[in-house]
Formats: sequence, structure tokens, C-alpha cells
Amino acid sequence: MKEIFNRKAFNMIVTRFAPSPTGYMHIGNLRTALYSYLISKHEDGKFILRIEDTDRERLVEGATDVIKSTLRTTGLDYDEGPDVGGEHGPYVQSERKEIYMEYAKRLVDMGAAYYCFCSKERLEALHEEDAVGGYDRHCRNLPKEEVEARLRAGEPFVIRQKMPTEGTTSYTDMVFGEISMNNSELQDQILMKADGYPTYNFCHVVDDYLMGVTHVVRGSEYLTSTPKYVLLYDAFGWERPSYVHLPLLMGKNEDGSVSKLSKRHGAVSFADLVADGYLPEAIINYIALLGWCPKESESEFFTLDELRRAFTIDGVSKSPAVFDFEKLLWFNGEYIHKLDFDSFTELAAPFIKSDIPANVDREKMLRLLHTRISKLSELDDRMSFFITQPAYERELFLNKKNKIADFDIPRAVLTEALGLITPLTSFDNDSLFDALSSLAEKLGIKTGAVMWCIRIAVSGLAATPGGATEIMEVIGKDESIKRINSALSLLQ
RNA sequence: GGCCCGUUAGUCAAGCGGCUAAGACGCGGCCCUCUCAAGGCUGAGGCAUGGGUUCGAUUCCCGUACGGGUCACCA
Repeated sequence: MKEIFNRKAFNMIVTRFAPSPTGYMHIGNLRTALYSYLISKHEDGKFILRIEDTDRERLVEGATDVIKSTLRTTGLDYDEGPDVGGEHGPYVQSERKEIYMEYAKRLVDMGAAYYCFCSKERLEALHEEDAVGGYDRHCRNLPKEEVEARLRAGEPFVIRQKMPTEGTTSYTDMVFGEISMNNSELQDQILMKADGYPTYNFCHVVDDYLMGVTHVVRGSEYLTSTPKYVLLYDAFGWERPSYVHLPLLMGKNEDGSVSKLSKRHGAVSFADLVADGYLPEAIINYIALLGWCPKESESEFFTLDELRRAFTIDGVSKSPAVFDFEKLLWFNGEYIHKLDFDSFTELAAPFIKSDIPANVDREKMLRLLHTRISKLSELDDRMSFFITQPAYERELFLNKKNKIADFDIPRAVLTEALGLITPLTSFDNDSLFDALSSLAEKLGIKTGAVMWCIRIAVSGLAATPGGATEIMEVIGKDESIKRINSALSLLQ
């Protein structure tokens, strides 16, 4: 049997992310990958990507590519993996099939596992008799000769782990502490399936050992099955890895209850979020804080590099965390606002679906929008009024804060404004503001009231990104005059 | 149902026997202001519950309730 270099003994940390390619990159999986990455990288250790594709029926075409591209765009670079190679490959379990059978047989020889010939029908019958029962260990003590004869006859079989019937098995988890399970709770689980593929329960143990994984990082749903894995390490005589189980990510249901984050909670795959205009950096920052808290924190903002430095396992929480889209949105807005304008323009481009007419100054428009959106997908809606003015009611001109209680003021303001801006040769924000603010004194009202009327006229909206003069600068002189004229006719 | 884990405001969370129980999102108010956003200031809101242990429990122990996970030839 292959002996592996014990990296743990040299204080080297090796973690892995081991997803099965059965769907899209769920945000919970991403967080597991992130923590796994951070735990090793905090100590300059190794991070491995391994694809667990032993469930041949659930394979989804292209799922592995999604996993790889997600890790790439989030910066969770792996040192070993399917496409980057490494000395412990292959890194796809279906390519390691023979290895598992070899180790399983070894376990049989050692008396820690056994062949089972029970049909699926028999097992189903068993379950009907006893709803909570498991396998009745029917084949556990088959005579050696019989086993060999049936094997020779080509009977289909599985290999099951022989669990101790008494006592307890415990291990220490780095987050949850000591976990003990009564051995009577452990079933003789299947290690090798009838199709010749191993189950997760078995191959992940073999692979983690062969790949020199020192810290097994995964969701807490494995907390109670880990004793079974620990028993496998013990049977082989291998040193157990350290375990780091992570609290689950939850989603809020409409009735206020919570449950494991899933599709019903909305866009929960990384790709969904990105398509909705969230930035990868913001997503990573936010999910890093779901279930982990920095020891010395002043700020909540972390780049991947800063996370690497700050991340320690004792900051990981035990209780499940509810994924809050509101806070993610806030984080995302902060990240967008901090972008320099060129980067913003570049990232925004794919989200701009509408055609921008020639009179609209695209750059100036985007500058107004840049600091006022929280996700890129808001862009198209928010900019639409620049392109075509929405229909509005004349009541929109009324505004109590600016003391506009009737239509006389807007009518006067707009009429005067027309006269002031028509002769303007430079139609920029400053010139417009200078020209129009003089109206306040002339009409005996506040500048705010003047601008309110004009802004409503040129936008048709109660709230807009930017003020009246900024909007006029974006849509240009002709369009501004046109909109003011139509406002005037609305006010007649 | 058995077993395992958890429980600080609506949410994320600090806290590790003695503090007016941090901070962030969200929410309310005020300021700023050409509306909005941003920014600044400010307010409301919390240790699930009952017993212990202790001079003293949010913090330690036990029970209860609630929540979650797990009991597959899925991972």
C-alpha cells in the first residue's frame, strides 16, 4: 500500500474543496470553498480541488466547468486539481475507480468490511417493516467459502463497512468540539456500490488520505457521520485528519421561518448573483462574514488577501446563519461606488440593454448613476428616463417642502426658464445652474423650488439621479427645451 | 421518532463570571442638499425559558421549549 508523506507532522496545512458536479455552484458551496481555501492559505498551505463524480446518475453536463470558473473568478486558486495537475492525481474520482476497490478489498481482508449480496428488493422490504431501521447485517457473517463461491458465480455485490456494535466513537472537531456517537447508531454503510463505484462515505476518506489532506473542511451536515469515517481511518491505521465543520447557510422563507438555503430563496448560485449585477468581490466579502468574525475587527471590508491574513478557525461560529440579501445588496453598492469610473463603465456595459440616442451623453449619464445604484442590473431601469420621458401627472409639480401648492409657480418658472436657456451657447451644468438660479430672486422663491419645477419637467420623475441641471446636461439642449414645452402644455 | 448540534435585537455578530451588553445591515428622526443617492449626527430594538453553582451569571451545569442537521447502492 502506498505510504504518504505526513504533511501534518511538519505543520503543513492541506485542505480541499470537493464538490460533486451535480448542479450549479451554490452560494453555500462557495462559502465552504472559501473557508477551506482561507484555512490553508492563512498558513501558506495547499488547497486542492477534487471532483466527486461517483454518482453517475446525477452528473450534470458542464457542472465541473462552472465550479472551475467560479473558483477562478473569485480568486480561490487551487494548487492541485483536475486542470492544474499535481502529484496526487488524478483529481477526478471517476478516474480513480480502481484505487477504491483495491482499498475496499484490503479492508475486507482486515476484517473491517464485508461483501453483501442482498438485493435491493430485500432492503426495501426491510425498510417497510421498520421505518427507522437500517440494514439488518444479513451478510455480515457469511462463511468465507460461500462468499467466494458467490463472487466466482458473478453475483452482484456491494461492500459494507463492519461497524462495532458496542461502545462509542468520538472525535474532536475544531469548531464544534468533541462529538461522540454511540456505535449502535452506526449502520454498516455501503463502501462500494454494485456498479463498482465507491460511495462518498468511502472514497473521500481514501482520497483525503492519499492526497495528504490535513484538514477536512465541510458543512456541518457531516457532523454526525464523521464517526464512521474516523473508524475507517482507524481501521487502515492512518492518522486521522483534523475536522472543521462549518455552520449551515440558511434562507428566510415567506412565512418567516428559515431553512437550508436553496433555490426557493431566490438567486442562490454564484452565477445567478453575478448575472444580477453583484460583484464577485462583494459576494466573497459578504459570505466570508456569514459564520465567521475577525478577531480584531475595525472594518467589515475585506479583500481576499486581507481575509487570508485575518482568517482563523476560532472565529468560526457554530450556529447557522441566515443569508441576508439586503446586506449583500449594501455591500455590493459599496463596492460599486468605490470602483473607479473606467472600471465601472466596463462592468456596466453588459447590463445596458437599451439603445442610447445621440442626444444623450452616455458618460455623464453613467457618472450620475455610478454612485446611486446597488447592483448593475438596476442600471437599465434607472437610466430609462434619460432616453424617453415617462408620462406623468401635473400634480407631480406640487411640493410642500418647496411651498409649491398650485400650478402658477411651475408655470412661471418654466416659462422664464425657457427664455433663459434657449440662448445658451454652452449647455453644461455650471452654465445652466448660473442661468437658472437667478430665477429664484426674480420670482421671489427658493432655488430649490426653481430646480424642483425644472427637474420634474425634464425628468417626469419625483426622484432622479442628479439634479435638474445635471439631467439637462445629459439629455442636451433640444431635448430639454422639448420636455419643458410639453410640461408647459400639461400645465395649461 | 432515535441520535447530534445550536439558541445575544428583524438579520449578521462581539462578548468567554462583575461592562450603561460593541459594531454592521435594515428601520425612524435630524443635518447637508437643485429631488435622489452618498456623507454626518441621532433614536427605537436583544442575552428563549425554568432550576441550580457562585458574593455575583449573557457567560458554567441540568432540564424544558424552539430551531437546524442526520439516519440512502446522494454527496
